[in-house]
Amino acid sequence: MAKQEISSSVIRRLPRYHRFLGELEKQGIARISSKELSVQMGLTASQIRQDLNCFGGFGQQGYGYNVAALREEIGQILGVNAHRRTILIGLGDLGRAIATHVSFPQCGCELIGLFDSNPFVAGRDISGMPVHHTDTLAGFCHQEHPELAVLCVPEDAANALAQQLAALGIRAFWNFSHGDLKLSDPDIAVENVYLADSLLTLTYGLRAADEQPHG
Amino acid sequence: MAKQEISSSVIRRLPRYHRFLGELEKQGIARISSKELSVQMGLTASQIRQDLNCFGGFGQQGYGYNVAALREEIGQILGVNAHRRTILIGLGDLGRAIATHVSFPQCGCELIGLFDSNPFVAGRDISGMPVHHTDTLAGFCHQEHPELAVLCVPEDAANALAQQLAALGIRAFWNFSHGDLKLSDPDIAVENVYLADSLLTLTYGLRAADEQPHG
DNA sequence: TAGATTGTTAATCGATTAACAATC
DNA sequence: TAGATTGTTAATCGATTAACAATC
Repeated sequence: MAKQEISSSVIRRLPRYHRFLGELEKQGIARISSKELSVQMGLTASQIRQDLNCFGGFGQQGYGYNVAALREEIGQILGVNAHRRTILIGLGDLGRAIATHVSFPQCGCELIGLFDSNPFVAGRDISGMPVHHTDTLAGFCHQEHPELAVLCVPEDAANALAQQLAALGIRAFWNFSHGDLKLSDPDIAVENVYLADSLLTLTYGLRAADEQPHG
Repeated sequence: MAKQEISSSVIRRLPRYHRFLGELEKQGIARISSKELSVQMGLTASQIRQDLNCFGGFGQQGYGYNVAALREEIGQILGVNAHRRTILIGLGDLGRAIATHVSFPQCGCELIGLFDSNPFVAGRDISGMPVHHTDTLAGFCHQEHPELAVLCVPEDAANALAQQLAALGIRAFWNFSHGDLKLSDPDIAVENVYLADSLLTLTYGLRAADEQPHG
C-alpha cells in the first residue's frame, strides 16, 4: 500500500493554507467550506478539496471543514510542532537578520548553534546566542547532531561548506547564498532562497506593464 | 500580431539561466549547446530551446549559443540594465539586511529612499543612506516617483501601507512581510518572499525522508 | 428527509519532453 | 558537403478544473 508521493506543487501550497486557517481561527470562525476558502485565497474549490484529499478526508459532507482541526492537521503534516535541530552559518547582515527575524520554533525548528568563519564575529552574541567559529563545526555536529543547516555564507564558500556539513550528517539545507548547491547525495533536501531571482522576476512584470498600451 | 504572453514558469527560469551563463562567461567559455547547458543546469535540452525561443532565435543551428550574447539578451529581457527607482520601507533586522545585502543595481534597481515609522530609526543612516520617516512618504513619492517598493514592515502594517503606496504611484511590491497583500489594482505586480513558507517546505522534505525505510 | 458540501472520477488545460525538418 | 544543433511541431505528462455520486 505504497502511499503515493505528494507533488511539490501541493506541498508548496500547504504553508499558505496553514496561514489562512490561522487567520480564520483568530477571527473565531469555526467552519469553512472549500468554496468560501477558495474565494478568500484566490484558488478554486476543486483545487482545495483535491489538495486536502492527498492527506485524507479532513472535511465532512454537507458541512465543510472544521477550521481549527484542519489547521492542526496541516500543521502536523508540515511538522510545525517538531524540534528540528538547526544550525546557521554566516552571520553577516543577512545571517543576523535570518537568525533574529525568522520564527524557527513556529516552523518546527530549534536554532541550536550559530557559526562564522570570521574570528571577530565568532565570540560575539547574536540575540542571546553565542557565535562559534566554523573550525568547531565538526565537534559540535558530532555532539549535538543538528539535521538542518541555514547557509548565509558567500557564494564561493557555500559549496565546500555544504559538502562538509553533509558529511557531518546534515540532511537539509536552507540556502541563502547565491548559486546552486551541488550535492552528490540526492536524499539531502535543499531549499534555495535566491533573493535576486525573486527581484528580477518582479521587475520583469514591471517591464511587461510598460509595454501594454494601458491597463 | 499580438505577441503571446510568456508563461511565468518560463520567466522564473530566466534569472537562473542568466546566472549560469555568467558563470560560463567567467570561465571563458564562448559557446554552448542546449545539450551541454542542460547537463549543467539539470534541465532538458528541449526545455532550454523551448524557453529561449519564447523570445526569439538566439542560437545558431549546428553551432549552439554564444554565451556572452545569450547572457546579454536574457539580461535585456530581465532588465538588469534598467534603473528602476526603488524605495524600501521598514528597517528592522530584515530591512537592513535587504538594503545592504541585495545587489539592487545588478537587478536593474536603484535604491533611492529608505523609510521607517520609528522616529528612533528615521534619522539614522544605513550604509550611507539616510532613513526618512514614513510621514514623508507622500512628499517623497510626488517628487521622486519611485515605481517599486520593498516592504519589510510587520504584517499588520503591510496592507494599509501597500494601499497608500499604490495610490502614490508604486507599481510593484517586493513583499517580505508575512501574509498576502490585498491590492485592488490587478496591474500592480507583487512578489512575495515568505521565508517561513520556504522553511516549512524544506522541513516537509525532511519528514518525508524519515519515513522512508532507507535511501 | 432535503440541502449542502465533500471525496473522487473524468475532462481540460498547460507545461514538459520527444522528434525531426530546417539550416548553419 | 557532412555533421551538428537549432527552431518548431507533435506527443506526453502532470496539474488544474469540472462534474457528480456519496453522505453528512
